[in-house]
Amino acid sequence: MTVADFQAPKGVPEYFPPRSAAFLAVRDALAYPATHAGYGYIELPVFEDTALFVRGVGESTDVVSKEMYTFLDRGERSLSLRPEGTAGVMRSIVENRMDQGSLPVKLWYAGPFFRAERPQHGRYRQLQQVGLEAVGGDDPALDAEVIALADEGYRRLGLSHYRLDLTSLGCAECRPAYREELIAFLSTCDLDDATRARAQMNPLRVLDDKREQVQVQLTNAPLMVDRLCDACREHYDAVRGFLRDAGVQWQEAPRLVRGLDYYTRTTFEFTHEMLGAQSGIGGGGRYDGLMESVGGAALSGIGFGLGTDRTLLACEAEGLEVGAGPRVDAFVVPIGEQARHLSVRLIAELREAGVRVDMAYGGRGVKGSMKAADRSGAPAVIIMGDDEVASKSVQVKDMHEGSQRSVALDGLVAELKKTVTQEGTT
RNA sequence: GUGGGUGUAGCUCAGCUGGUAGAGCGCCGCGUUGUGGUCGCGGAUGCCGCGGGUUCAAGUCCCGUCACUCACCCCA
Repeated sequence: MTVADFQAPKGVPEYFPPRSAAFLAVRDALAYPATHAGYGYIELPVFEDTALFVRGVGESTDVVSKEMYTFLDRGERSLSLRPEGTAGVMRSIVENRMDQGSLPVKLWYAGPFFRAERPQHGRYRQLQQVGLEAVGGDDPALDAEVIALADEGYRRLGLSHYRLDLTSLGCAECRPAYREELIAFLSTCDLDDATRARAQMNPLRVLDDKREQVQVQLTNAPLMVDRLCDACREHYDAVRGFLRDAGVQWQEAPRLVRGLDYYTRTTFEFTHEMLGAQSGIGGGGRYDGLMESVGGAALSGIGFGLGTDRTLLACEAEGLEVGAGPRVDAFVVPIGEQARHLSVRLIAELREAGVRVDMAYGGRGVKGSMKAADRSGAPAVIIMGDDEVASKSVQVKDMHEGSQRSVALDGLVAELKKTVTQEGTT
């Protein structure tokens, strides 16, 4: 193996053909439901004022306290690569007065996020997410919509080995008292130092500790869902009712916790059973105090972030051929200089007409060109030599059948275009 | 960040207790004229991850390092 001078930064995945086609297909499938439910696209900065994440996501979260890529720019401003999407969306809504229009504000986004974690299969320092936010509404039907849209994205890809965990984390009314109760309970448990410290900082987090020796002690731990205030209880019941209406299956997960501080009430997570420890393929929830905490109006919101990388891994684990298929509809094989000039003209016309087409470059000879044509996956190959140039026609070869026929140059574009649109509708 | 595993051709991997590298797939060429896939024949390709150590001799043993990977943690 030749030793390269450079490597991609640690923990950063790269997608190139043919797998990149699957990556794009996953991203598009996850975004599709949002684009068909009234969500508008928002393109956000990849880095923001560090304080936005500290305040929005929460100072005590691991994501902010030890996983952010933070740096000073030339004006000595502290900036951070975004570790998640919601805080940036809130900032943009406030800054651009989107909350002054009709509510809820519905936005979706896609792109890279950054967390300085130890890389693992499915855990990357640059991770790709598709997310959406619905801000300015606390209708429980909106909670159900958001969850249903995530579920629909996974189903569009054909995934089946995943599940949805759902719970309610309460609100500013009922959570503080529960939190105290939980802290008191945890102080009676036999925990190691690190866990003890976590119990003080973020007691909820201890609930989903994976270690058995911890879990056995938590059997009788108090649960938030049993301590919800009336308003939260009603909201949660309503959400579940609408989820049933939407036909979404879920599992009650009273110990579900999320790593970001802003979540309130409805909280959910999608996990895939074939991904090992990095099983979370998406998650989200309601965040009722977030916008206010970044300086906006007291509008509540709900949203999700779906992991594009992990969803791709999940598709692969299930053996789904996502985004497969030929990259072009036709491939042109010119023989001779005259034909090469005509071919360049022809592919321009074909592409203009919406036909995906490539041609043989480099003058490798007919055999080599046909081989390239085969590898392109194109179902149709257009062969053009001196004879065809003279008769203003081409040979069109059906690569599946192996059959070949002569087609007049005049009607070629129209004919291929027809084939392509037919395939597109089936 | 903590602990374990792995690192040999483009890919997947073999290489027993140390004796200066192999397979399959892929790639390139040939099988006569302007035709791919299948088949047959032929061919190229390795700082054996990197650095050090032990040894007459290291892909093989030891140390370090980097990368990947599994679990914890965290989360998408």
